[in-house]
Amino acid sequence: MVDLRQMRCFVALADTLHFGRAAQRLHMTQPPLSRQIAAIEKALGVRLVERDSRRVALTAAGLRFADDARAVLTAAEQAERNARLAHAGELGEVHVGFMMHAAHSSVPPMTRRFTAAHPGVALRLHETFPAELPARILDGRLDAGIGFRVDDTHGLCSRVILEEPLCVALPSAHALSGHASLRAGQLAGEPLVAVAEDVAPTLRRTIHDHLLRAGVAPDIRLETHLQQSIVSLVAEGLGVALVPSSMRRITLPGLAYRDLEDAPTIEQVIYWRRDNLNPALPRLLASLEAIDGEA
Amino acid sequence: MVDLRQMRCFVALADTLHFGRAAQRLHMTQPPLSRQIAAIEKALGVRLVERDSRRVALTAAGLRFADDARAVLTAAEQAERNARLAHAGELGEVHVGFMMHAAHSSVPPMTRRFTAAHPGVALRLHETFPAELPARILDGRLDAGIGFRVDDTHGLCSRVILEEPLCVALPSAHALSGHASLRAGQLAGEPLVAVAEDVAPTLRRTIHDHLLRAGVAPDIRLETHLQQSIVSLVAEGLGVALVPSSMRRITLPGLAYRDLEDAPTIEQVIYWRRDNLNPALPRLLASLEAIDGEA
DNA sequence: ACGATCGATGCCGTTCCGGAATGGTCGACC
DNA sequence: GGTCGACCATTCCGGAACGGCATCGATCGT
Repeated sequence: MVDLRQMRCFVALADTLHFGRAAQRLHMTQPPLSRQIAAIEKALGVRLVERDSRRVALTAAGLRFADDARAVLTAAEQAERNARLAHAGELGEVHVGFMMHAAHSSVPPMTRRFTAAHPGVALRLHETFPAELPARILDGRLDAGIGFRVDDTHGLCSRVILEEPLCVALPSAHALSGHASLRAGQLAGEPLVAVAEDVAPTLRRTIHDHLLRAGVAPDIRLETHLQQSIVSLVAEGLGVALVPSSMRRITLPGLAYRDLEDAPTIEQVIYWRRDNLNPALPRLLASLEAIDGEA
Repeated sequence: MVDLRQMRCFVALADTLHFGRAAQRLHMTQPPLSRQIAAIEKALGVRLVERDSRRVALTAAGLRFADDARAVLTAAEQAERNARLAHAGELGEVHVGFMMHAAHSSVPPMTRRFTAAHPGVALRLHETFPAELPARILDGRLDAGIGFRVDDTHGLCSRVILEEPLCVALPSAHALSGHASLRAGQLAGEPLVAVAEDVAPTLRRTIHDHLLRAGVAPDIRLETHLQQSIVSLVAEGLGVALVPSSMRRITLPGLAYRDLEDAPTIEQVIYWRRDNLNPALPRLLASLEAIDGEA
C-alpha cells in the first residue's frame, strides 16, 4: 500500500530528478526520502527510478506512476477542499419544494440570487402541492418549501419572503372593467373563481373575509388548484377572481386585471425544519432576505 | 493532511454507519477507528459524522467527503495497478519507425498481433526514411525501427522479421510477360528501375549481385526512394524491376509481376537499442516472432 | 590522484498507530 | 424506575514507522 505521503515524495522526485532538491522541497533531508522511494518500489514490486550516483531517471513505470500519483494527490486535495466547502454550505445541493404560484413570483428572484451567490450549490426545485410540503420537509426529501402562509406549520420554522396585495381578475368584456380600480362592494353578486379550500386555506379565507367585510356574500362557482387555472377560467368569462398581484404577469386574451382598493395582502412563506443540518440551507434563507422588494 | 488510511477508515464508516462493524471490516478494533475519524475531522476542521451513542449519521460534508474519498482510493489503487502494468509492458506506448515498404508487408500483421495481445499499449507508428531510423532509435525518439537489413547497425540490436523472395515487375505489354516465370539472364539489356543506393543499400546490392551472377550487367535508368514508385514507373513502361514479392499486392494498369527463378531473398529487420528500458519493447519483439509466415 | 557530488545505509530519538481495558451515555425492557 | 445491553469515547501501553545525523561508497571532473 502506497500512501499519500509516499506519493508526494515520489512526485517531488519525479519533478526534480534529484534526491537532494526533492527532499528540500519536501522539507526533509535526503536519507528518509531515499528510504521512502525504496519503500514505494518495494511495495509495488516495480523499479520506478533508475539511479546511479550521477543521474536520476524515471522508468516507463515511474513516468506512469508519477502522472497517476499527481492525479491522486490533486484528487485528495480536492476532497479536502470539497469537505470544507460543503461544511460552509458552498457545495452540495438544496431541495426546495414550491407551489406553482411561486414560480411566477418568489422562485425566479430566489433562484437568480442564490445561484449567483453560491454557484457550487445545486438548487433542486420541485413543484409540489402545498398540502404535501410539510410532510416532505419533515421526512427530509425537501430541505425547504415555499407556499402561502398557513396556520399550522407542523412544527416547522417559517419566514415570510414575499407579501403582495390581491387584485381583481375579470373578463375584459365585463362591465366592471371600465373602472381603473374596484372596491370589494362592487363584486356583489358576481360569480367567483377561487382556489380550493384545502389547497390554499389562508388565501381562500383572506378573500372570503375581505368580501364579507364589504358586505358581499362570496358566491364561489369554480374551484381550482392553480392560480394559473383561475385566470384562465376568468378569461373564458366564467367569473371574476381575487388573485395575488404577481399574477398580472400572466396575460391572456379576454383577461383584465384591476387594482383592488384597500386590498388585503397574501404572504408567501418559506418553511424548513429547525434541525435540518444542510449547511446550504442557511445560505438559501439568507438569499431570500430581500426578495420582497425585487419581486 | 488526510492520508489514504484515514480515507479507508472513513469510507468504511460511511458504508456501515457503525463504528464496530467498520472497524471489523478494517481488521482493527473500534477505539483506534474512533480516533482516526476524530483525527480526520480535526484535520479538516469539519464535522463529518453526527454521532450519539445510538445512531451514526453523515453530515452533508461527510456525505461529500465519503464520495470523494472513495474516488481517491480507487484512483490510488488504479495508480498502483498501472505502475505494475507499465512495468510488465502491458501499459504505455511503443514508438516504431518503419520504411514505407513495410506498410505493405510486416507492419499490418505486427500491428494486428500486438494490439490484440497488448491492448493497453499504444503502438505509435511513424513512417520514417530508412536512413533516419538509426539516429532516431539512438536518441530515443523511436523505440524500434523496421527497415531492410543493413550491414552497419550502429550498435543496435536487430532481428529478421520477414524474408521474402524478389520477383520481377514489368510492363504487362512487355515481351517477357508471356513467360510464367523468368530467369535473371532474360533481363539482359533491359532498362532497370531500382531503389537508390543510399536508401536501401542491401536491396540494391542484392539485385546487383543476382544480375551479375547471371552474367547481366545492370542498367539502372531510374532511381527512387519507394518501392511503390518503382512499380508505378514500371507500369508506365519505363523499365523493369526486381522488387520484394509483397509488392505484388500493389496492382496497377499496365503492370505485371512474374516469379524470378532462383530468386534471392531480401530481409526485413527490426532494430532497437539494447539499453532501451521500455518494458513494452520486449512484448513488441515477441509479437514479431511468427510474422514471417503470416505475411 | 584527489576532491566534490550524490545516493544509500546504520543508528537513534520521537511520533504515530493499534490493541486491551475502561468509562459514559442512551434506549430497551421488565 | 431500575437494570441491562449496545455503542462510542477515552486512557494507557507496546511496537512500528518516520525523520535527522553521521557516514559510506561510487562516480565524475580537474
